[in-house]
Amino acid sequence: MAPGRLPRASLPRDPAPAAEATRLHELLERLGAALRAEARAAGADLGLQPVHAEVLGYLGRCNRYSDGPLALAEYLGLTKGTVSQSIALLERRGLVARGDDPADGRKVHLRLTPAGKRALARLVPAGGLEAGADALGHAERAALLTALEGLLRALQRARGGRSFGVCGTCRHFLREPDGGRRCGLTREPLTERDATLLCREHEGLAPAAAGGP
Amino acid sequence: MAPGRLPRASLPRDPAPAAEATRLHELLERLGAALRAEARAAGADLGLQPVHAEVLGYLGRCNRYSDGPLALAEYLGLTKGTVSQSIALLERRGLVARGDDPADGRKVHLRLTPAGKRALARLVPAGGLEAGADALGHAERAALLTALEGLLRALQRARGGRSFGVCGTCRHFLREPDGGRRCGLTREPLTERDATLLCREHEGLAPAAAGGP
DNA sequence: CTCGCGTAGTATCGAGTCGATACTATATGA
DNA sequence: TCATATAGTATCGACTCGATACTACGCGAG
Repeated sequence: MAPGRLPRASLPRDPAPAAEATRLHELLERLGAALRAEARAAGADLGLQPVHAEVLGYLGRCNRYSDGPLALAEYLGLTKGTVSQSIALLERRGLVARGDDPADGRKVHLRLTPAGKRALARLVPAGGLEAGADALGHAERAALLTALEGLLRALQRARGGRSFGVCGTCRHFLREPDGGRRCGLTREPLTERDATLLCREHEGLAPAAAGGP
Repeated sequence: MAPGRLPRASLPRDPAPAAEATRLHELLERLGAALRAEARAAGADLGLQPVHAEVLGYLGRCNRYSDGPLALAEYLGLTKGTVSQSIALLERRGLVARGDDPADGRKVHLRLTPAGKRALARLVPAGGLEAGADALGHAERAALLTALEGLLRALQRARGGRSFGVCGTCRHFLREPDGGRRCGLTREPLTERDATLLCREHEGLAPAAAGGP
C-alpha cells in the first residue's frame, strides 16, 4: 500500500491509478447513497424501509430455487437472522406470503401477494436517474452498463458471493436437441419464463482469464 | 408516465429505453449494496456502521464552511436529528471532536481526532472494486467516471440537493489578477488546500443545455 | 433404526439508525 | 425589542442488523 515510485516509466496521462479507483469507489458510494435516499422517500408513505423494496423487487424476479430466506440473505449480503425479521414484517403487512415446500419440510417459499405487487409498483420508478441516463448516447449507455456489470461481478467474486443471474448467462444452462431448455444442475426442464428469473445457483459463463503466471 | 408509443420512428436497436434505465438503476443499487456490505464488514471490528465511515470520510475532505451537522445531513441525505446522534456516538468513541465557531454561537465545527484519522485509514480500502477497475482500459475507466459523475449530478439536481464539489468545478470560484484564489460567495481568499476540499455551497459550472427543442 | 451432522429457518437480545416532534440558543432584521 | 430564521440537541418509537441460541427436518453411516 506504500505509495512508492512507479517501477515503469510513468505515463503522465494517468492521474494516479489508485486515485482513480478511490474516485470510482466514492462515486459509486455517493450514487448508492442517493438511490437509497430515493428509496427511503418512496417507501416512507408505505411505512417501508429501503431493504423492504429490495426484498419485494427480488421476490418478483427470482425463480423457485431462490425464493427462500437464505437465498434472500445471500442476495442482500445480510445474515439469515436479520432477513428473517424483515420477512416477518412484510408478512405482517400482508405484502409477502409464505408457502411450504412439498418435498423438503425445512424449506419455505416466499411470494408476493397482490398487495405486495402493488406496493412494488409504487416503489420502483422515482425518476431522477432517467434524466441522467437520457443525457448519454446509445453507445455510452451500453458501455456504462457493461462496465458496471463487470464491476459487480468483480465485487461478488471478491466477496465470495453468488452472482444471481438469469439462465442466459449461466454455465449450467442447457439447450436440448428438441429445442427445450434444461438446467444442467437440477436436471429439470425450464419454461421460457423460468429462464428470465434470477437464480441463486447462477454461475458465470467465462471463468475469466487466470490471474498469475 | 403512461408508456405510449414513441412519437418518432422507433429505432429497433435500442432494447427498450425504459428497460435500460431499470437495468441501470438495478446495477447501481446492487453495487451500492455490495459496497455497503463491504463497509459493514470493514467497520465491524471497530464497532462502526457504514454511515460512520461516510461521516469520517466526509469530515476528512470538507472545508471550514461545511464541517457542521447540517452540512453533514445534507451530504448524507438524512435529517439533522439523525445525524446528530451519529455524531454523538463518534464523539463518545473519541473519533470526532467538536469546536465552537468564534463568530457564530450557533455553529459547531467538527474535525477528525488522530484516532478518527486512524480509523478512517482502516476503513478505506477493502479492494474488490480495484480488480474490476483494473480490467478496464484507461479510456473506458475515464468514460465510466465521467458517466457516473453525470448521473450523480442528475440525481442531486432531481432531489434538489447540493453537489458538494471542490472549487475547481464551482461557479463561485475566482482567480485574481495577482494569481490568488478567492470564493465569489464568501469573498474570502482561499489557500491551495482549501480549493481541494468539499464545499456545501458548491454549484456546478455549466447550467447544462436547456431541455426544450 | 437411531445417532450424528448438516441445512433451513426462527427467537431473542442489545446497539444503533432513522424520522418526527419538540425543544434551546443564537443570529438577523424590521 | 420582538418576531422570525437558523443551528443544533433531546427524546421517542419503529426498525435494522449481528450474534447467539434454538427448533425442525433431511440424510447418511453404522
